[in-house]
Amino acid sequence: MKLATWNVNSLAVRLPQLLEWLAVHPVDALVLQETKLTDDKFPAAELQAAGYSVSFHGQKTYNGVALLSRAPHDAVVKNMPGFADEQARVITGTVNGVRVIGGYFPNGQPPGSEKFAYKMTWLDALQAFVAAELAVHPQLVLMGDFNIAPEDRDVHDPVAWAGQIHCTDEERGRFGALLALGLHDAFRLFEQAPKSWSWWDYRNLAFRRNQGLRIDHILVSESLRGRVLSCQIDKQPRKNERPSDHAPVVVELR
DNA sequence: ATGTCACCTGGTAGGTGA
Repeated sequence: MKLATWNVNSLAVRLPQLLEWLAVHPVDALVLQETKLTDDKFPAAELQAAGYSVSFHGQKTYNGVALLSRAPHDAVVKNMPGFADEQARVITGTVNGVRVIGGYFPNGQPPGSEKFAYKMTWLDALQAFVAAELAVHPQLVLMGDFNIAPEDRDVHDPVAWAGQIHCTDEERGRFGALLALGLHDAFRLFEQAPKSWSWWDYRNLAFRRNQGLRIDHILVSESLRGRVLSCQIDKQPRKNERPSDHAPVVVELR
């Protein structure tokens, strides 16, 4: 069973690339971030024609998440119960017995701003939500655009990024709190090439120079840890003529 | 190189968010 996450930065723009990618990588489940589409504009028919059941939770211009799966999924939850939020950032469903939570974590910049405070509040709510879900669904995957680089080895220039958004102690502490629930960073269960990133700024020729961050993650619960066969970042879509700034991340479960 | 992209409002550009 393969599961993946991809911040597509506008599904309206990226739908052809997504369909192309799914044709080559027919993953069993995929969560999308930054669809930037209200639900009435979501391309459900196109994705169903490609063989996927879809659930989605969007808004105009910003944010927006979706869950796609080859087998039908159920028990869908949009955003986090008990955390009132106008921003569409979380979608959850059960696929083949695995609880899948897809998240588009707030960017939060700059540190000290109102948006940063929102990011911290949101991260606290997420921890509570994941803890509650784990209690009911021990086989759980939390994946998405975390907007957090967990360690310095996830940053192309740790000195320049020190204390900057994605790299603050507060954000890394919240990431650690998620791991403390018994989750594991699937990517780090394996030996990986140094300078592995999932996001490269559109500016500054960052992709060509491989100046990026690893901020898109797949966390698996303790019950699933033994089933993880591989976890990889697929850089190929970032080489497209009109790419998202993020690459998909894929995990394979036995 | 302060070198991008996507989307909005209200335009044949400027602002915002990332």
